[in-house]
Amino acid sequence: MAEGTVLHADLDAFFASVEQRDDPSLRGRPVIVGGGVVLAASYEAKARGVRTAMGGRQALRMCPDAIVVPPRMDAYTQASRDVFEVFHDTTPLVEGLSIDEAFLEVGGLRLIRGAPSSIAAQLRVDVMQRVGLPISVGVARTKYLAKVASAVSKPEGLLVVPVEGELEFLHGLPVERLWGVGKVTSGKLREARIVTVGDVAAMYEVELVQLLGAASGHHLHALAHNRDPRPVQVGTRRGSMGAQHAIGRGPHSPAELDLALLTLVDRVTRRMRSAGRTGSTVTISIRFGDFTRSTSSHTLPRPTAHTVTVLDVARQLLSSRTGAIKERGITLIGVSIGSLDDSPAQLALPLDVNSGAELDDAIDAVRDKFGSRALRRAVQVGKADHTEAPLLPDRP
DNA sequence: TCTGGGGTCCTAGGACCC
DNA sequence: TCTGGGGTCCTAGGACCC
Repeated sequence: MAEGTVLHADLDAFFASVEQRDDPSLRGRPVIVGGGVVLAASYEAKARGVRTAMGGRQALRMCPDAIVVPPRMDAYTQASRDVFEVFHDTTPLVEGLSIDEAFLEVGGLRLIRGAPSSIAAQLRVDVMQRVGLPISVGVARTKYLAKVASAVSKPEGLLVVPVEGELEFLHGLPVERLWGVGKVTSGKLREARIVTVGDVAAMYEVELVQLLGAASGHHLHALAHNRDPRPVQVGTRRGSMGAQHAIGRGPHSPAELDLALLTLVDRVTRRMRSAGRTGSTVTISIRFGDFTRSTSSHTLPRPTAHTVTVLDVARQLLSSRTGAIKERGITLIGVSIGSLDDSPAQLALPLDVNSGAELDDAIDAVRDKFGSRALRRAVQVGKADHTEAPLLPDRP
């Protein structure tokens, strides 16, 4: 039986599993991570109907004996790093998809590590032994199919789709399994009596395009026929960074909103600087009292990671919405920065230095991290920026 | 019924340039 | 005075994913 060479590895109930790993008293019991909303549910809780993104009260009605724990993002970030280390020890070709899943290309490893299915089995053992977390792995010829396979494999945790059996496996699945079919698209498809992936495959591409638009139509047609030529890619970088915060229905004073905005901008720009990124499009996102959302954005002439520069823009964007906020209420505020650029230079400096000694430390840090060429560039950019908003203070 | 906090990609109109 | 077609960027909104 021929095997594909793409692995999709997906941690099981990730946040909840980390909690059960770290607190033995939670093992074997229904665990909900989150508060107002379920961020993750252990298998014991899922068995009772609790789902991710469900409201907290509804979840507790379904599963009154659930143990609710607050999220510990730092612990999950560290666990994710540990798991990705195991991935990288398995193969250099790792493409991370999110905090808890990745594609691994293992096609070149047959001679040293064996067949993809045995690499997959070993990976599950390694992750459990080294990090203490359960993980599911799908093996197939394409990324998409591997992802479907890992999802279908749960809870056993390993599923190999043989090359000869691809379409048979795929066509029996419900359309909701297709990557990119959510609530809205699934509604449209079901209205047209398209229920399985096989039904999609039986359609003409033009019909799908007519029903769903160009991009979705082409995309779903390709997936339904298992055409997915994308290789596993290493080193793709994020295109935007953001932070958001849900707030109660209010009322909220302007000062309160401004403080929230400032906190978010500070968080995002700090993360950008420590990641060595700058960006030029500032977007603020608002969720009104009725939970509808709206965004507004502004693009700067130059990319930046400077707190005050971003804050100024964010404040202007927010103030252009004060009328609507007064009328409709506000339940969430978010800031994100897009069009991220790659140059590492301007970035690494902690741009809120206050003294010459702090600046010297900052400059040393940049030189150590990125070299002296990057340092010169950082200073240049800092000077250029100084005309509008100080990116770098002058040397005393 | 109630509602985190990250992200990606697509569409569509208007401005602007050649 | 009247007039093409194409390309890129910006902005707003929406669907989807984990």
